[in-house]
Amino acid sequence: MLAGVESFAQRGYHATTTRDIASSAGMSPAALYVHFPSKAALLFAISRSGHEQALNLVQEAAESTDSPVEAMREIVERFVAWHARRHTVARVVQYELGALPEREYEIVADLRRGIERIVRDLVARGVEEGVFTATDPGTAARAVLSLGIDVARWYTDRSRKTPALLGKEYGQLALRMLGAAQS
Amino acid sequence: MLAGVESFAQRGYHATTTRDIASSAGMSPAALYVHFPSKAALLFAISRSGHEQALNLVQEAAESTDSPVEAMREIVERFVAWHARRHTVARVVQYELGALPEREYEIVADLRRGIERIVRDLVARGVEEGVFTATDPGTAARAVLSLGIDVARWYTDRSRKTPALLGKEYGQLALRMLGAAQS
DNA sequence: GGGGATTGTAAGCGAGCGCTTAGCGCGGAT
DNA sequence: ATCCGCGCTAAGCGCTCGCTTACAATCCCC
Repeated sequence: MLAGVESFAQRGYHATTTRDIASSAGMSPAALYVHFPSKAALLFAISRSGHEQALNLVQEAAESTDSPVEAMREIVERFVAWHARRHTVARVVQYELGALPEREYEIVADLRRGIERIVRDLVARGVEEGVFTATDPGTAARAVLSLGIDVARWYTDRSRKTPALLGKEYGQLALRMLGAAQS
Repeated sequence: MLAGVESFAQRGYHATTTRDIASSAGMSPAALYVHFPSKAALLFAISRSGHEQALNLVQEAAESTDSPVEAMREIVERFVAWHARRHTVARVVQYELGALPEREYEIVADLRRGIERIVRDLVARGVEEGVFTATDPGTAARAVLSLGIDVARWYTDRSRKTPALLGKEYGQLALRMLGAAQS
């Protein structure tokens, strides 16, 4: 699976051959098929596990406090830091969705909807309580998530900022974007 | 080229065959090679043209006014609206970069750096003039661009908001993110 | 210490890939 | 009236792809 993550992240799913993955894992191509029935099944295993990590991350952050402002800060900090620290997995998670077979796609799409729902509901609650300003919670939630998702595209191990620091900065930016009272 | 855009956007470059493109264009596969020397050359033509459009867009918006706040609003509005309205081209532009041969990649990477530079310089100028609040212009600029780029990932023709309306909303969000005085 | 499961290998099959070749019809310059 | 060259097609080449088959080594339980 690690060899798959590395290969898919670097070249993309369709440009990666089973021979690439095998040699990166120090095995013969046939050995892959002992562990996964197909190349697509390997992608699904990686994508599902990554999405579950991301969902758990967001869920735990959301439940860590009752204050919408602090909950949102936690979500963005952890979500952004995860996309930076684990940017290889994150790239597969975010950019190889379209390569999943339909049934498998629906399963990870459910996980994605779960993430979006948590953030959207939190924005809505913040607006109700008067601590956020947002004309449309759906759009605002998507904008917040976009900030994190896009980190996977450009972050590299040579980036100057640590994942934790980047998370802090993006947390600030997101709260200001939501018109959080103080920040 | 239109058939190429459609195919690359839908399936991704590597999953698209020359036969896909040809049949989408109503031609035989060999006919492609009258117009482009290779599949990669077609991708490059699409990617370059798309990047030039985006750069021009941002350049014109930046020069449309002397006020950093208004210039930034124009940039985000137009950049976001473009990624929504032209989301098929935008997807190829944003997600198929890695499929370009090295020399061709460098050419579009230059265009990308041009876009980033305009936004970064504008943020820096706004901070100097005291109308923006940003600890790091580079990070803030990337965050602003992320908002626009990620629109290409999720926007579809069935989305409820028009590109223009989405641009307006994102313009507001971006200005608040940058701590613009009024908004 | 015998035997089934587990984890691997070498070799290669059938399919589909990017691209080439040989040649054809037709519009426009001479 | 002729002929050139542009835009195209039918056919197919050579190669690499995902995956399968037949078989070997090792582990672990009794």
